[in-house]
Amino acid sequence: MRKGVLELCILAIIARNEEVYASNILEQLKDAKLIVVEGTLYPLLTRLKNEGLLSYRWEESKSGPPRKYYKTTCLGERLLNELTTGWQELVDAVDKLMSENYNQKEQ
Amino acid sequence: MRKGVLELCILAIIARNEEVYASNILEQLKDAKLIVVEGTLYPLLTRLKNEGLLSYRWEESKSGPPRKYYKTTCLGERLLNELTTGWQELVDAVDKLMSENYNQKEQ
DNA sequence: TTTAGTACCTTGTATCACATAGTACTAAAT
DNA sequence: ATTTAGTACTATGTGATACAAGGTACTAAA
Repeated sequence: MRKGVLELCILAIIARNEEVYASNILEQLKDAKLIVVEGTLYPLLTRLKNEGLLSYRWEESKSGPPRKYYKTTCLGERLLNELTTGWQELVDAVDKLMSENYNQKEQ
Repeated sequence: MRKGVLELCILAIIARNEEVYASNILEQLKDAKLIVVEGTLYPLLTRLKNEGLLSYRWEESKSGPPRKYYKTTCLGERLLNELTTGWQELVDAVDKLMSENYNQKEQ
């Protein structure tokens, strides 16, 4: 049932950009009305990196501390595809359930 | 982010039937390709009942132990509406994120 | 040298959903 | 008559998810 929606969103955001850093991802999530807090995102990024789904490089910034620029690995792309399919299936299933107006009584 | 999808599905199933009991709900979830196990459903039903979202009555069965027939309360209907809206918003947000092909670099 | 802004990290906690095991009732099989 | 199978509900323990809250560290402006 649990489908890792947030994981999907984050992989999608990273995949569609050349490279992004965490605060950047937070902004893009916010733009899409998906509110996520730092305490959720950072551990998740670390997990995805440890699982080989993401890679990153450090880059100095002129306006603050250095940033970790993430991009998806080959494995990450593959998971993104799988999660996308799973998400679509969930949406279809719930939509089906919600649209049916069946009135089953005793069988 | 957390949207209680399963809660939504179960409320929807109970609302669209006159009355249903747990095993019945499991079947309908299965029909919709939403696989859920007993150990997930029963505690959730109890929680929803304790929160005043569901009510039930016992009914004897000729083919086994007695059944708890659930139906939604007024409060349950209201939550169903809210969860439905929330779900639709989540689907829209994710779809938007997935369909956009924007390629933002350094800003 | 303090304050504000940006960026990353950690710890603790609540909730969700599963796995597993158990109780209790009826009906059919031995 | 007692065991076995099927149905239905319940309880306990566990892992994963996401949040709250607080902390570190860098730069630039007041």
